[in-house]
Amino acid sequence: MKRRLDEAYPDAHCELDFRTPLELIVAVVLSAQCTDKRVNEVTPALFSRYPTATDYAGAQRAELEELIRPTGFYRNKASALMGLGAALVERFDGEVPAKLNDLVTLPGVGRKTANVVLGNAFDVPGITVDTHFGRLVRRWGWTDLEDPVKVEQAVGELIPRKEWTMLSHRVIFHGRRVCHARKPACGACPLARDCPAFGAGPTEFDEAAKLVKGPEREHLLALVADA
DNA sequence: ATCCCGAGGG
DNA sequence: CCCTCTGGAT
Repeated sequence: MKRRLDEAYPDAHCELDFRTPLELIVAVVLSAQCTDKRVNEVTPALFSRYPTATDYAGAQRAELEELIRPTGFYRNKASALMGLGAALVERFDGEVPAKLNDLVTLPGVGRKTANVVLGNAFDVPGITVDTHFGRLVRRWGWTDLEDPVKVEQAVGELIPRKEWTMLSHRVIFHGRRVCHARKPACGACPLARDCPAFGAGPTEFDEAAKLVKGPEREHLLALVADA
């Protein structure tokens, strides 16, 4: 049985369709509470209609909302995209900045979105701690790492910088396909042998994870690295 | 009926 | 800190 995520998911990658940093940041904003598949269905028309930051800044709200409606939260997302376009035009010459500290100042862009953009549009290694990553960490008993920033720091110390982006994809992919929030598919889990909560039923899974002392953090290496 | 790859606002 | 925002999948 596969035990490491790099063996289990050798081809993990960003599943959003994009060609430029602007397209990616827009796609990531739309991906909140929505499947990548759905996002990829609306983005072709969206990108065609709004090719530049200026286009988002000057968008007709109703039209923009209509284009992104299937992704949910469409009013919030439309506001975010319009504000995003305006901020890019005003402060970054209409270009998406390639620095974390700049990205997080943009409307609709938080830590998660910023890291996805850095890692996938700019090849800047980034650890993307989303709810999946956080959940996995919790289930593995690293209760001292509840804060996403702490996770990023701890993982950053253990994993070579070069692998941060791929690590994020693998963990996120694993969280989506196997280690779900609700009914984890432990039977299909490549990490089951090392999992503190393995053996508990779906209902008690998270309770079991709380009670068991987690493995050493170095086991994180078993989750990912080719290193 | 309930949950989900987030971020902003009160 | 808790609340809200939405459609779609299950």
